[in-house]
Amino acid sequence: MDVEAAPARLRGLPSWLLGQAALRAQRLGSAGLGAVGAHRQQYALLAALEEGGRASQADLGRRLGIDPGDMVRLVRAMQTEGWLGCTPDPADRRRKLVDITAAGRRRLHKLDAVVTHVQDDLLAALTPAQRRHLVRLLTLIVGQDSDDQSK
Amino acid sequence: MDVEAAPARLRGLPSWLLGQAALRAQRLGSAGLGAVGAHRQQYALLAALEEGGRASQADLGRRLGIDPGDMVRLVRAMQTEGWLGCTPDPADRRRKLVDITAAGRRRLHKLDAVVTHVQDDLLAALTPAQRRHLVRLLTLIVGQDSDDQSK
DNA sequence: CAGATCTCAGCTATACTGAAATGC
DNA sequence: CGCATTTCAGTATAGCTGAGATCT
Repeated sequence: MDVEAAPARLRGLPSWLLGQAALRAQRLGSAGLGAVGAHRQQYALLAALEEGGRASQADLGRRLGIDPGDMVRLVRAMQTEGWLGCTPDPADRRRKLVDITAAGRRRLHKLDAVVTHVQDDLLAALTPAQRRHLVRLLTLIVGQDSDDQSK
Repeated sequence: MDVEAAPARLRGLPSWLLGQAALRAQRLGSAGLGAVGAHRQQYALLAALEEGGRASQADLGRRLGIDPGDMVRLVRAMQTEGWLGCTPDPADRRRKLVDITAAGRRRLHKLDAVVTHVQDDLLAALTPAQRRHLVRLLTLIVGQDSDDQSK
């Protein structure tokens, strides 16, 4: 692509720039994680489980922005890989409690290294201060979904 | 979604935040443009043509980050809507020169209004200075694709 | 001949929709 | 009953791959 040659309307358009930047992030992330046979959602799920402990699929889906239907497939795939366990909740028999395994923890730590490296590639043109600022601004945008009861 | 409940690893991760913010932008953009029967790529193509004038499909694709194969379908669809014309280039008979029509120009101006409104929704939590800063930071990230011959 | 352009067919990932079964 | 959870089936979009035909 040739960003300089893009029309001015798009070069200054936040929604377009976000899409292009996210596409770059996605390409780098998928390439890095794909090299070790992982996907972005797998990393997210392992991270949520290690930090927050056992939780139901619906709960995890809400925290990670993953659709319930997609969560079913994700959990099943990762369970067969041995990275997480999945048992019915005795307190509420609708729910299935998902839990990270020891192998899942090891997997997560390996992926952590990959993901960290991806950030450095992605943000190579930004100073540390700019990176922090970017995180702050993006957090404001993403945070609106939770606040926003007007939707 | 519940961003506050997301794991710290993700809440501070630029690539994840970019994905979530871009998803929000995409949802708002698709909703706004979809309400008048348009798509994001159509807006991009009309903008490129009005600002840069007649150009070949491959050229437009490079400027907008649209795949040549997708460009074929996009041009064909928009041509049947009457928003652009497409004629062979006499100077290079491999090429087809795409051009915006008067109807396309009117269409673009209508979409401009929609897109501007979408930005306001998307960036409601940001001050004007923060919005400018965001554009600057994202431009640095996206601009690497052009610089970067190391890929 | 190498390389660019357009075109087509099909694949993948991701997000999403609708509905059913079960249980609170 | 309304509502939440899990599950399944299927759709839509976007990006991408590979190949062929045509032309420079």
